[in-house]
Amino acid sequence: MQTYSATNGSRHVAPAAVALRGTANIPEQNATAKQIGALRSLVRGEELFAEGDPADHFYKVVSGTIRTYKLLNDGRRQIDAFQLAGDIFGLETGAEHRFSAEAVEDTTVIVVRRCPFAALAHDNPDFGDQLMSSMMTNLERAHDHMLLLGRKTAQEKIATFLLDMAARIAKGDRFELPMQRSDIADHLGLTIETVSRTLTQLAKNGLIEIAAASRHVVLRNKPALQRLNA
Amino acid sequence: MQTYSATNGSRHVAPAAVALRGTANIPEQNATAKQIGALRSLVRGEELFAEGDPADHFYKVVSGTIRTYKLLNDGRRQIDAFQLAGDIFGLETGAEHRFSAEAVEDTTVIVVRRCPFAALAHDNPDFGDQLMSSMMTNLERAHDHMLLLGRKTAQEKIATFLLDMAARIAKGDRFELPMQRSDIADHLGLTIETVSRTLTQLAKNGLIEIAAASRHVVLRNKPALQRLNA
DNA sequence: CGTATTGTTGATTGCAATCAATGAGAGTGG
DNA sequence: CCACTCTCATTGATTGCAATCAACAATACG
Repeated sequence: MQTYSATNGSRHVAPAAVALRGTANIPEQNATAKQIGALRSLVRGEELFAEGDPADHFYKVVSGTIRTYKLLNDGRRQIDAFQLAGDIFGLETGAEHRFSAEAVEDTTVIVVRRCPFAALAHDNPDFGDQLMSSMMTNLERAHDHMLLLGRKTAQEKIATFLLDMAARIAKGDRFELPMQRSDIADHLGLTIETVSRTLTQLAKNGLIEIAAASRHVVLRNKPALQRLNA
Repeated sequence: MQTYSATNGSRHVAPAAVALRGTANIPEQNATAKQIGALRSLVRGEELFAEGDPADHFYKVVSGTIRTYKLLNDGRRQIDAFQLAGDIFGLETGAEHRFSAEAVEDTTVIVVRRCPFAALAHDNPDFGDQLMSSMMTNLERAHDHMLLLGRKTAQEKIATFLLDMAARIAKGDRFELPMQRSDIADHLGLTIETVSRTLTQLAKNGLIEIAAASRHVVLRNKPALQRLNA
């Protein structure tokens, strides 16, 4: 997860070979280091690709956070996922990306050139498994998230979101939210006002604690949150 | 797409070898007939599998319609997709199904035994491609649907749904909805009353026509619907 | 033909959105 | 260093869309 040679073309893609190991969420992964990607670093807010861009590459997060989202023509935004370290995303059936991707905070990703899947799976079956697994994980997350968007109340949405983030990044019951309120709102199908109010409410009820910086979260009553979750 | 030997075990799974060709939505598919599945027929309302069942098989719809859905503990339901002829679903990373599947109408599916993906891709690269493609298509649909659930109004949801169904099953601008209002509602994150009212409204405005049987739809003003769509 | 299921329509409510103002930090330049 | 600005977050007042509650109509089914 190193060897980043900077100043390397307009898109900051270094040709250096990079290992694609260390994947979270993929138990089957036993791949030896494979030379299939280059590193790219993004600063907070930087765009990785936009809807409609040629989908010649896909990506794996090394560190940081990427938001993937779609827009309606009037600007309404739906963030379908926050991609954290280990997550793979950006693989498409068609020639173009069907969603956009931006760095939520300073982030490093591995850039992988797209190639026929059969060929890849043949040359490198472990990586094939990893990819398939990653697609399925993304799909399972999407299913869970559709349930949230379609059928949960604001309070339930926030509770689910906090538990999910905690499961992915918390040390103990504490973690730092990498994204701002507008990102959370556009992920959960709410407004920033409702996100803020609901967090305040959960804090008042003693389920969570929000530090002054308002990004640091402590889960104070996980069972109560889980009751809101399901 | 025949050779269904009935009365064949508790789950109605016939051991007959069956071709998995004829896939909609999968342009790359050039597979010769492969013997990798058995047929199973379901009557309207019959369960294919439930959340928590062992995920030993996955499925491809031959004819009819399957709803895949998740439930909250109080019974709220989110139908994440209607699986129509050609669609592949039910493939999971874990040992158990994370959602349920039922027949919306009388339906026939191909049942495929799950096996390590690398092995499958090696023995049968075309089918590997097809599977990967299908996962990605499902994921793309899920992304579109999250945008709908999180950010669209009731009218926009219905317009999008009708255009989507039309693209998948319409002859000309006419088609028969295979599912009832409660299915549509639970797919779009609405109530049946809102679905009914919105359809009536669209009909009053001349965008669609709903026959007496209330399942037959005619799109009367596709451009207007498309304006509501995006 | 009677009963159950599914769909429509109307009245009212309520949750979250919208509109609006203020507060709290972070970064900048005088 | 401090005032200024900009962005992000919180809180309050009000509105509005879709949910809920309720009754009835239409269709399918045994």
